[in-house]
Amino acid sequence: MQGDSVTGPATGAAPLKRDSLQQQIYDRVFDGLVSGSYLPGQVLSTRGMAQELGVSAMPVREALTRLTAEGALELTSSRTLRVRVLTPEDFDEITAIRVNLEGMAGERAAQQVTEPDLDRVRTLHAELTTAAQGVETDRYLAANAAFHDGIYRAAQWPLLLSMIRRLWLTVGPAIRNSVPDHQHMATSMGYHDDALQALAARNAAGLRAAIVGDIETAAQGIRARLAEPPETPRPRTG
Amino acid sequence: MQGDSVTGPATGAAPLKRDSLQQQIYDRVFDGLVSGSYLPGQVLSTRGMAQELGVSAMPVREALTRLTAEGALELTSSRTLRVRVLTPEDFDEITAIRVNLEGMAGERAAQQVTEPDLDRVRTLHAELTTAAQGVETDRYLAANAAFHDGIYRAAQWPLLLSMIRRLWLTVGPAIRNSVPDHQHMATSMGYHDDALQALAARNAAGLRAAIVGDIETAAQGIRARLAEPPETPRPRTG
DNA sequence: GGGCGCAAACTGCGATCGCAGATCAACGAT
DNA sequence: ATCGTTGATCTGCGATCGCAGTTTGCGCCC
Repeated sequence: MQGDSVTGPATGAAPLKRDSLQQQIYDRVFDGLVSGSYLPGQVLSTRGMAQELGVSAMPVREALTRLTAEGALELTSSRTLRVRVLTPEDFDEITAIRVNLEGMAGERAAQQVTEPDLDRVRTLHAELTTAAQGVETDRYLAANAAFHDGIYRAAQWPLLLSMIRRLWLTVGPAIRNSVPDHQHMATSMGYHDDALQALAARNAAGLRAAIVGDIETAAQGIRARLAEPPETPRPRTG
Repeated sequence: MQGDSVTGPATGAAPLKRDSLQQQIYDRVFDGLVSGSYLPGQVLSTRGMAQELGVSAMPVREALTRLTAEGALELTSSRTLRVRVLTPEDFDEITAIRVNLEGMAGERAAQQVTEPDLDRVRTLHAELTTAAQGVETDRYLAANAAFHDGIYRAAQWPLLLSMIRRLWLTVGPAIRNSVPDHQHMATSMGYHDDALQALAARNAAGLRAAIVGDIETAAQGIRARLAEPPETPRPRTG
């Protein structure tokens, strides 16, 4: 509980708190959920995280409350907070909405994309390709999220982006749980390549098709391994 | 609605607080925003609302923080909290997403609707018709929100419903600000009648068309009066 | 040695206090 | 009478404390 590290975590040259503490914590956990740092069923505690971050329980609490309200976390019957475990019905609904919204964002991105945007997406695609070739799971998951995010950001519709990110927030841990193998990454990279080409060609329908294909094929693998949350049972002295 | 009893509002036989205080406050303000009880630019204060409700500032704060994060409220430069004032660009984006998601919900509602659902929607439609005929603005706005909500609820997709409700949350005050007149209500009721018939006939395409027509025609009137927030400017001495 | 029980240590939630920054009102000077 | 300045009071945000309920783990009893 060092009071000196409250205002500035050990981030080196970080100047000051640009946002409120709860917002920084929210963003941190948000990114962790999207990029696969958390597993379904994993228990989180307000005070525990507060102690890790060197802050009081209050901002952590508000951040986790928001994530709970957004469906990323859930409160168990014993008032414990954990990463939400999706049912197949939950997952199918999320996938259907993702197809709709991400397809919409892709169409608009193809119309609105600028050259700087395109360069950024190309860079993200290169990183994703590298991660896929090396079958580096963690790196692949983070790069995959960043690649999709880069495309949707080019659509220049902040609300649509935030709604898509909210969906990723919920499926992130499930994706992590399905631990994509080489086969999965290879087929998915086919869609990613198509998506990049369609974006560069300003081909709205093509970009939508590539995105929808990516989502729906990936969903099959994720859904199959949905009922295997390896974090929930803690038999003894975990 | 005096909050003389903190733990138990005057809900009669309500046993205890079914939800947390912050959730109750969130729901309360949420409904107020959707059904048009708040105007764009209207200032809200944590401590003020806490005093009105007879609770401490804490649960109010968390509720309003969530609404701010969801884009319903905004923090001014002077750290004052107010109902968000939409720009035309904001509004166009919201409308486009609404067309997409509410059309999707309508299609699925037409496929999933049960007889009890249909009865409920019929009742809501009757109430809406009454309010429109009497040109009772407040009643019409609340009934309109309830009618749409009833249809989307029949789709049996809770996440989709919550995302639609989040959009209504943001446009609610703007709709209120446009004070629909008799002409607006009359044309809108045409689409509402079509929607009810399509739902009863399980006509997915027809229901989507009615919903999209309703949204897009209403959007024209709302957008036109968007730049007239009568609450923002306070020239001198209130 | 094995099963039971109670207390300590967790959990989230609400209340209260204090801080830094901004607004506003009232007072004093010109 | 008008302008400038200052203090009281507002704002949101974080820390700390306390409450009620649940889980857990150590010690006691059989």
